[in-house]
Amino acid sequence: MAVTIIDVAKRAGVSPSTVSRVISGHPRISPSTSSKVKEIMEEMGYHPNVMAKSLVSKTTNTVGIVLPRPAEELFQNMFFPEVIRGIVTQSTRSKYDLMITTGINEREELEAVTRLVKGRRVDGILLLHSRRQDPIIQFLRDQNFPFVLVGRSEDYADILSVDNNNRLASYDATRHLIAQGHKRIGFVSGPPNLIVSQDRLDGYREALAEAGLESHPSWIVEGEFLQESGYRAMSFFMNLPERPTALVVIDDIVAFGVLRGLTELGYKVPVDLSLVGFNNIQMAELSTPPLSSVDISIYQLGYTASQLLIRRIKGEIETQTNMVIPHRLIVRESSLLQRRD
Amino acid sequence: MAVTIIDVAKRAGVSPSTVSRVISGHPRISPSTSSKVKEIMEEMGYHPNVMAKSLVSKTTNTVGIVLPRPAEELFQNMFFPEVIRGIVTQSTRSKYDLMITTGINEREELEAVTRLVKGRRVDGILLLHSRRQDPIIQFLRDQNFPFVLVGRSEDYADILSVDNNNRLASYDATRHLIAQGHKRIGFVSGPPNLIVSQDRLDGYREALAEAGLESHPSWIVEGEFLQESGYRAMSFFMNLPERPTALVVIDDIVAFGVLRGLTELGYKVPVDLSLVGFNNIQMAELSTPPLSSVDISIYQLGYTASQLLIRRIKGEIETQTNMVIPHRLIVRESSLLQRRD
DNA sequence: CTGAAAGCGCTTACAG
DNA sequence: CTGAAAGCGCTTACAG
Repeated sequence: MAVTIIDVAKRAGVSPSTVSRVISGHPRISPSTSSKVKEIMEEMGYHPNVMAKSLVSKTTNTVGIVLPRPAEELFQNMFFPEVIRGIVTQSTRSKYDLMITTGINEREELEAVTRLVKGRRVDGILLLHSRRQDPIIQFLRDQNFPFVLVGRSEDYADILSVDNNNRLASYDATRHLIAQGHKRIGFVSGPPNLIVSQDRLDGYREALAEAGLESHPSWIVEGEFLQESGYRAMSFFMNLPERPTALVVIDDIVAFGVLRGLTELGYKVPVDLSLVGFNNIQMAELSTPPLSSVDISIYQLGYTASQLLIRRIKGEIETQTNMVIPHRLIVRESSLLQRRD
Repeated sequence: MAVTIIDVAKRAGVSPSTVSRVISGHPRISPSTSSKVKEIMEEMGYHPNVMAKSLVSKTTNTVGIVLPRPAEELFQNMFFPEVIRGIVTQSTRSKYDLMITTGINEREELEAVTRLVKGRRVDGILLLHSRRQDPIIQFLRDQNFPFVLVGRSEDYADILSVDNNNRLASYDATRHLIAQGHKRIGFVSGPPNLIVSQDRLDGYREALAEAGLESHPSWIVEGEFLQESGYRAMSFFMNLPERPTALVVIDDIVAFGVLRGLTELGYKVPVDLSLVGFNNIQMAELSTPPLSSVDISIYQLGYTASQLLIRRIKGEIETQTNMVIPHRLIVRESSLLQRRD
């Protein structure tokens, strides 16, 4: 029913091969046949069957993106919409389609990736998270399948990745608090199996060590990238006999949880507790007080990752490449208070 | 190189047809061959080539979603992440993949859809926006291609759609402000070519009319779904000689723009101006003051739309269906102030 | 510059 | 219950 290359060929009085060559812009086709065929394609409303084309060309012009497991949870954070926005924009510009999958647990997630890869459904994969010992990374690497990791891998040095220098970003945030005169600085972290949690924790520790400040074990709390985690961390901290006067918080959304808790209990930010978050989401400047945050250019992260992947797919990249997207600390009221104690 | 159905057939000592039937769970296959073939598939790491399968079955097990044109802008709003979250969840559960496209302008958008549809790349399409006279809707309808609209169409009554009762939602919000004693109530709208803008404006007008209140033309301002729009609306209103004491605002993000502007100018909410938004995004309860908002269950909108589409694809739905997702007004401080003037 | 032919990896009537 | 054969809509060496 749909018009095929054969229908066009018949009407144009040429062979299907010729039509195919016109479509793909083959050089050795006479201008006259080319334009005639094009005209007829237009006239008949011809559109290539993508599946047939993919089947023989073994190429799909599609990039797959794997949503981190609890897609439900993770979308509450602005990180994912933002990276995806960057990815969509760049891949659209490159004329690539985007395929999204996810699994409800680690096994299903790997299954989904396997399906995409082995089923030849996509030309490359974008991984939006870097876990330690990630079986997906291992699989993709074993298959020698094009992929780019947003984040970095501890386990393999030879993969393509786009990341911030999270260690430095966290170091900068901590240094800022130290410069404000804080001596007792806590850290609210994310899931410990994520590289980003690790890196930011390291940067925090480094800054403290360098300044000769103590890092109390109880001043470090792990959680999820959710408001509730911040809320819980806050109650924990505020019940400590010797509590921190400032916190570096792994994510703005978590910082908002802290902020909300503090407000409910009648504490004031930055007086009772100073805060610095990460991501610099839109809301950071709207909250009361406005939240200091490290802008990590999430959109750029996604845009660059997509770009890198597509270049890799096209064979324009051979060597291992780790791109680093610069960050920028945005200081706002939540951490603006010179301490003199 | 990849293992095919033929490789499996050889090793199992059966024909490719048999392997194919085992895969698709054909009833008339003996349990013994079935299990033998399955074993060998497992052993050889067989994975069906999706393209080949699609080519012959004319089915892709994929749903396409079209991102509204300025993907860049629209993602700043939590609406899209949220619908997509609902869609991803439901389509994953139904074992459908998700394909995302977009165009940078209306023409390209239609082209992208055409490519998906005519290229047989997806089995159905999810439209996340309802514009008036939308050429995409027209195209899809002409093609008799399965699609579901999140929103509603003015132009066609016979399409599948999932929407809130936006007119009623807005009516409720306005009624609430009236009940608080407001007599001068303004409305900050979205782009006028969106049905949702229209519907909410209608609901607002209806509530005012019913209460015998005047609706000053200058109290209605149109804009985008962006903070800046709210900011601009705010400066406009506050310079009015006889300005409104309360606003119904089309979207929380816009309401935050209003709020920010007011705070900068030293005005207080709800005393100087009361506010009610739509969407009830996470941040609504975190702002100062917390924002009253109509919760429209965005996630549910996406989940239901995906469900409806997949049922339509499978032929389980014949008749025209318009599902309505209930809304709920969440009253918070930004509109809690009984006026007595 | 163009055509005939083989083939991509699968499914599905048609026979038996 | 299973196989042989045709075909889905395209591309691409191989000839000419």
